[in-house]
Amino acid sequence: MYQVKHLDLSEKVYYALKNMILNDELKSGEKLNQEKLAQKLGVSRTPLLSAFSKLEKEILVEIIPRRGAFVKKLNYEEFLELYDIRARLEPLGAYEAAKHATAYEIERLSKILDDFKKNISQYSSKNISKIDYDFHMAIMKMSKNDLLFKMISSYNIIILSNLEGLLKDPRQSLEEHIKIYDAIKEHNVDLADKMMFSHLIDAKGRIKGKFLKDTKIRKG
Amino acid sequence: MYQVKHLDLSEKVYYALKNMILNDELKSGEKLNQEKLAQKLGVSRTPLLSAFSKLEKEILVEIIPRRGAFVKKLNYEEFLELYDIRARLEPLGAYEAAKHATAYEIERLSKILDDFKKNISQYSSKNISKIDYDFHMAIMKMSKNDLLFKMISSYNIIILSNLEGLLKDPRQSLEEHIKIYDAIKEHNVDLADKMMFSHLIDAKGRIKGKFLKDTKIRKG
DNA sequence: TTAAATTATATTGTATACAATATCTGTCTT
DNA sequence: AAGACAGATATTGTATACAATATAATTTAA
Repeated sequence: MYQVKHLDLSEKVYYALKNMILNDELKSGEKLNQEKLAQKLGVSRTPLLSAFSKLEKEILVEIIPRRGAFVKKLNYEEFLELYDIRARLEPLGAYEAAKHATAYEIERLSKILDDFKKNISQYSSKNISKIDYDFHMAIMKMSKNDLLFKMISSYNIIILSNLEGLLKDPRQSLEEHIKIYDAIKEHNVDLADKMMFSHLIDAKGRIKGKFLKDTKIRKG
Repeated sequence: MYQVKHLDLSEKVYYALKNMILNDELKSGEKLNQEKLAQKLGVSRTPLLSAFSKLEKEILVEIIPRRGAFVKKLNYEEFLELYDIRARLEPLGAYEAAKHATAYEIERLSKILDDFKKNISQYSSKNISKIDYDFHMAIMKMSKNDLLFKMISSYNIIILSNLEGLLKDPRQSLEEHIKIYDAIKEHNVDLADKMMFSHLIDAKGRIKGKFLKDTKIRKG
């Protein structure tokens, strides 16, 4: 049987807050009042503090001593920074995945790809986002570089990237995913590296384009 | 005047523990007894908990619910993983630094380089480590990618890399640093990227070599 | 004597209490 | 009427108290 890791309250609170922030239930800049939040979550203030500390490390929360904790979300400039980081780290993951992937892992990855194909017709942005996340995370896991996996998870790199809605035509995204998959399947490390890089750099370009358009509209 | 950020106790405790871990005053695997540590640091257990949570995010501490917090240090495999990550992230920093560096920043970087030169004759491993750290961190700061800077700081990537003593001949290290510096000075982004990469990949190779030698000795 | 079971002790996780500081509200001064 | 000040209130940060669980010590059974 599978042993479920026992979570203490502060861990549960941490996940609850994280979800509330990522789902925009807690807005950017919003103050996290300890008493009210504790009441809402049905806990004391103590486990909140540990959760705040964790979230601060993830840059989802900013703590100003004696003033309080505030929700912190990325602005466009930081988004671009995140993509630059992503475009460096994930190709490493793809490279290592291509190197170490087992037949079973490749099979599992192809299942995620099939899922993508199925959902593409329905054009469900939510589903596609989730499947995109699964695909990328599966590869990071396959890299066997646990530090890399932890880093990408901890900084919510992929979640945050997908947060602003689906930016790419799912059809194009799928095509690129297939290329990455094929490279991993063939254990072609450099190709996997390269394909992942262009997949992400292209995504960054789109964000940049979107940003420029938005500011133009705002100005004009 | 320079406004010093007000630190609360949990922040101070965090830095104290971090130093103790990095200076090997707290050994790998060692249990962090809350009562004893609190007594030693002259605080209550409360600020310790937040510090533990932060350190857990930095992978310097492992928390097992109901069992306690333990010092966690990287093993050789994880060291290599760290270097792979470093060899991806720092070239991005060098690239961006070459792009955005101001005359003042370049001047400051050259001062660090001079420091290196001065200390090289004395062959003081401790000093060289510190200056190496300063050099790399200055470049990461110059990249203007705050997320990158935070990530590298938070995961103690450069500190941990230098922890096992000086691996490279300082003369070679200096030469490589000069090449990186020159590329940044000339705003040659691709060269800066490339030079940083080879600087780090070479370092990784040395660690690998050292590891293989060590295991051979252990076995034979 | 060794292993299992039981009791005792220590340690953790959480809630609460209290002190220090920040924020808010209303009054006073110019 | 706008800004400065003083007192009141709210909120934070830290210490302590208490309950739940894990670890250690002791006893009991094979």
